[in-house]
Amino acid sequence: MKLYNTLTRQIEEIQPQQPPVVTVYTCGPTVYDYAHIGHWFTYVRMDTLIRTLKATGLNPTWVMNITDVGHLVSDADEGEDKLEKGARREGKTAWEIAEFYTEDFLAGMQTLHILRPDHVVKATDHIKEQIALIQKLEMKGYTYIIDDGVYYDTSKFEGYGRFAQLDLDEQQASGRVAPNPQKRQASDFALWKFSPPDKKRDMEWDSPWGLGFPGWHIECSAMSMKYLGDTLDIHTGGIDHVPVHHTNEIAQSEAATGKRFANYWMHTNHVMVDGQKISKSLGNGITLQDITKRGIPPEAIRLHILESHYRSQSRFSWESLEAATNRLRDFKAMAALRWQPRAVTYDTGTIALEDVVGQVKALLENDLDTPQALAFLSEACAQILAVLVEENMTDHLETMIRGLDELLGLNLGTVQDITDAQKALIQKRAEAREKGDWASSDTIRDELENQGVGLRDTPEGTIWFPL
RNA sequence: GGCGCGUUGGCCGAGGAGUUAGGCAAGGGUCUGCAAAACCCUGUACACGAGUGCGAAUCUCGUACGCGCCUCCA
Repeated sequence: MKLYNTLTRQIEEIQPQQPPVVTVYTCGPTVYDYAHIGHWFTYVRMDTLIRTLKATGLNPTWVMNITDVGHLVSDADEGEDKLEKGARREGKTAWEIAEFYTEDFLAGMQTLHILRPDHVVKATDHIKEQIALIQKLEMKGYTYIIDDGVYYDTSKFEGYGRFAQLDLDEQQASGRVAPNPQKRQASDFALWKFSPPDKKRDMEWDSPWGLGFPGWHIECSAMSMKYLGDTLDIHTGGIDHVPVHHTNEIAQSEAATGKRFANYWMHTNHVMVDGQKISKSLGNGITLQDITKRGIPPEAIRLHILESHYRSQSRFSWESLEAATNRLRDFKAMAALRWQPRAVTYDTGTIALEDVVGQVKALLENDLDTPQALAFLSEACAQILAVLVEENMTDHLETMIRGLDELLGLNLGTVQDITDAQKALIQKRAEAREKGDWASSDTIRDELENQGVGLRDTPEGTIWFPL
């Protein structure tokens, strides 16, 4: 498959180091608050990558981290740890905060049918590995110690910032944040932070440098290399991570191993709400629960996310979400046809059922072109709904639905057959119609509608579909 | 202030020099007991100005507006 690689700024064919295995590391969330719609855009898109890799015959080993310590409020390596701050806000310990929001996040992944990564790894479970990595960097002379911690000297790393096309001199000249005067360069970052002498932290550990906690960036280097080796195939994350987090991951990891850290970098763009990025202060951080409590199915959220390309800055709106909900209904109507084949031969149009999954897959393999894949699927869906399904085609339809679910995660396969009682009602209505008893016929139709079953009368009899 | 990206029809959203993207919504028609669905048709989409082309929404330059990064961020 082809994917845009941030490292080379080009679309490239993915060539794993040891096919069919392909190693993928995803920067997960910092668990100090509820995930918002922007997070879900990101992780649904990562999920689409994994699903597509699988469909191409590769065997992804997927690692996602949970940042449950060390992510400071400011990247100048000052200010509070987000977890500790969240703990104070809610009157809990940092450990409780981490636990609660981690569980909430994992539950949200399930709700959206995001595949479970092979390893979901927490920073707090890998303090040893992080310390070992810092020691390695220390031995190689990449670190220095100042009052508040152990820092990475970015001037020692050849080509620091090249990944993000950063012009460090320009940035320093115009930086708005006064850097810690003890830091040698503004771009230097903390590997290990010392606990404040006057305050007891919820989360702190002993280290060769004293009591403290790891810096934010080191966790991803330590954990990805532990589970996937020195060189990853694909590293993914939000676009915001390019200039700082991923730039620093590369500096740390490559300094430690002398090898390239990741061969392909995939970054997802942000979603805007009301024309602006999502931020705490604007209060536009819509959560999964905000959406589902309006009765919108999770699959519609997924569909809405897939309607835009992962590299473009997309927009979220309730109106678009409603459009996606309606579109999903058509897909479900198509899935329902496998329970009600017609013994008739129709002109089956230009799209063959057997080819649909292959076409969708081909579009996804082209840099995850989900908008085009859905455009194609909608066309196929319209044709199938128009011609109905012949008796000997149900197997093909079943196979197609299963294939689509594997690729898109819309769970069309969960559309079940209606009950015998409902079938009897449809039969009863047919009899009423035969007699011209329109009142009874319409009463039955309303009753079924209340049960979530819609009807359409075709020349070949009545067809039902889920509402 | 520096750097980068974008501006597509009522809304969302692909594409990217000559060919209907698609979805949602809207109007008209065929069909129908009614409805739904399906089918057919409709709205003169590419921010603005200039340039280069036989030809520009698509390339170039400029203008306006919006967004992002340089602070934390998915």
